[in-house]
Amino acid sequence: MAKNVQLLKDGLKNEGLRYTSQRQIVWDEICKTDDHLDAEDIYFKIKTSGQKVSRATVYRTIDVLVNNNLVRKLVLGDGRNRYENKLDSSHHDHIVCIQCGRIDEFMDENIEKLQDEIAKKYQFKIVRHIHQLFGLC
Amino acid sequence: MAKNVQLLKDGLKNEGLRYTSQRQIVWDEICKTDDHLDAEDIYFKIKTSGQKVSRATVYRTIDVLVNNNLVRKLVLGDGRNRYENKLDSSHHDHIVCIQCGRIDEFMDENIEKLQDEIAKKYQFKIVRHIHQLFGLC
DNA sequence: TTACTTTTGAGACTCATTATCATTAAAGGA
DNA sequence: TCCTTTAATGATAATGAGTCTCAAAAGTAA
Repeated sequence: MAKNVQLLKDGLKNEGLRYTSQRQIVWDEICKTDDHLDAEDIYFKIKTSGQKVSRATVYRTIDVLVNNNLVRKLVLGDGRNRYENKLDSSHHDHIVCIQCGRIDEFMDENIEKLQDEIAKKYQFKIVRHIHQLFGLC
Repeated sequence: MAKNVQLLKDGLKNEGLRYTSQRQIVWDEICKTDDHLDAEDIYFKIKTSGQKVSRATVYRTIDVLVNNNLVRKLVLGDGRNRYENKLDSSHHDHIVCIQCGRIDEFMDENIEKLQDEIAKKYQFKIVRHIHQLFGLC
């Protein structure tokens, strides 16, 4: 995954941050899956694999990755934030089953357009948005 | 606001819960404004007004009100949930200014329809949804 | 009024996340 | 390569929103 190494290095350089093995380990772990992991998941996966990154560094690195647009943060409202890599995924929103916890992704060009129209009407510049459908699958 | 008293009494009766002065005080406080208050706001407004309801009861009552569809819970992702009364407000979503914290409301019939179509496509029954636009006003 | 059940208040507790601070390790020169 | 500077890390304490506990208080039905 030389590509992921370079992505991280570039991202860090842009922000004037240092490239460290811990940051690479956390980023690698997030790239390994398209699931929506929380910070504890990531910490334990790393720990279980025999590598050592402290919990504090996991949290700090996730922050760095989110700020560098390498990782997307999902707030579902249950007190635990989830994270997904933005490797080759285009923009999408989420459908969450409140029974089994399954998270699907959706994307609708028309909704995106309508959003922009609403923003225009309110003279508002959209920076990001959250659109989540909760229900039963 | 005899109407609000009745609304609360009916809601509680439906759930087999008792009508108490504390529950009325919390509900009154949430009805007083169309702002989006967090639990601590509500607790302090009550305290400042000279009435006494414990923090635990404020949280518990908010839960009851949300479950009875009298109050709507907003998850903005900053760790503090906000609440708004559903007195005479129809369904709407939110536009949040990340600079000044101002929260506006919007509603788009077309987006609602598109959501339903998406749910159908995914064979999913929507129970509730979150749609928030974050940006600059 | 009695007997029973729910609600309340105060404070302990939980749990995700953040802060602190001494130690370690990048990065850019000499 | 070795220094020097400065940022990053690890261990753990602290924070803060929200929940739980349990004895005391207050509804409710008979």
